[in-house]
Amino acid sequence: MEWEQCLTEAGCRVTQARRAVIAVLSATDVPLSPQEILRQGAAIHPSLGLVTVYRTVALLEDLGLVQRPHHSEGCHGYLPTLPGHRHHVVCTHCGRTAQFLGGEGLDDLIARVEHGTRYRVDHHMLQFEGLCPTCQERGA
Amino acid sequence: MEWEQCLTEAGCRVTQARRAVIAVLSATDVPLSPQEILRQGAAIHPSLGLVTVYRTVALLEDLGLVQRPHHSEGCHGYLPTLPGHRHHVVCTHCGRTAQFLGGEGLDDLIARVEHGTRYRVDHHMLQFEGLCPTCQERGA
DNA sequence: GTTGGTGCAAATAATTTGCATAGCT
DNA sequence: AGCTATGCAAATTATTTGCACCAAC
Repeated sequence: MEWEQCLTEAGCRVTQARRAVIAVLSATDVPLSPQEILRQGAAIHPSLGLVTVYRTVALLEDLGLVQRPHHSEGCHGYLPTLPGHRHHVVCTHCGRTAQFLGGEGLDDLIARVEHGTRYRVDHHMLQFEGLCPTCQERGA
Repeated sequence: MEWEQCLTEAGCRVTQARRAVIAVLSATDVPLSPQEILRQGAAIHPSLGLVTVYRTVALLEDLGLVQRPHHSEGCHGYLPTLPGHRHHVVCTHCGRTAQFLGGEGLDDLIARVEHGTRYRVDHHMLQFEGLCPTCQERGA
């Protein structure tokens, strides 16, 4: 698992607790809350505690391995970062997500905004909400 | 003040407490937390309580008069919605924000994402972070 | 005069910290 | 062995709810 390698390279230990959190997060396409990570992680490593989940998730976020999508309703939970892909579409019905690349349409827009507002744009956050294919079929 | 008119039209009363919250929020270009709104609002209406701030802010959000920008660090606070403008650039240094329109670059991107992921995109959230003109000058 | 809104206190939920112990390397 | 990470309990912070009183319409 390359996530464990990231930990090692960062000088962090690979513990059972971290393995459990990683197993849960690396496999999800629905953003998970700390509580939910605990619930699923405890199945793998029963003594896992909520505090450790918070700490591990913060660590993984620092390492860029997970990120927190947001949307109109607030902050959603934690989701693995796919290489090169940076943005999310969140299903408003089931919470499932997909990721996609920004592309040059976004670069044009950034240039326009920099010009219009005189801000220097360093970062962007783009996220879509809608219905995933499954929920569309179910007529949600 | 047209915000008060919105309240009336929605069948809500225009109270001193709401007037105070409106006065604070309609004048800011920095996203404000409930605590901060209370602090500033209490200068106008001393008996203002935090609970009322929470309730008023939720009401204003329902009416579309304020919104909550998010960014990598989490949820930021409440900010007035400017007519027709929908997105924010948040200064990473001082928190000041500007707003801008999405434009057709975004529509193209949405069409591409809908095609690529098979999601039906209903909503989008786009936000930039960077340095505002003032903080750039100060060499932050 | 009604009814919706307020503000207090208290309940609940979310997150962080202190510390003794367990477990990587 | 040495030192990091863990997990508990408790502290802190953020948010919501119940209720008696007040004020806008």
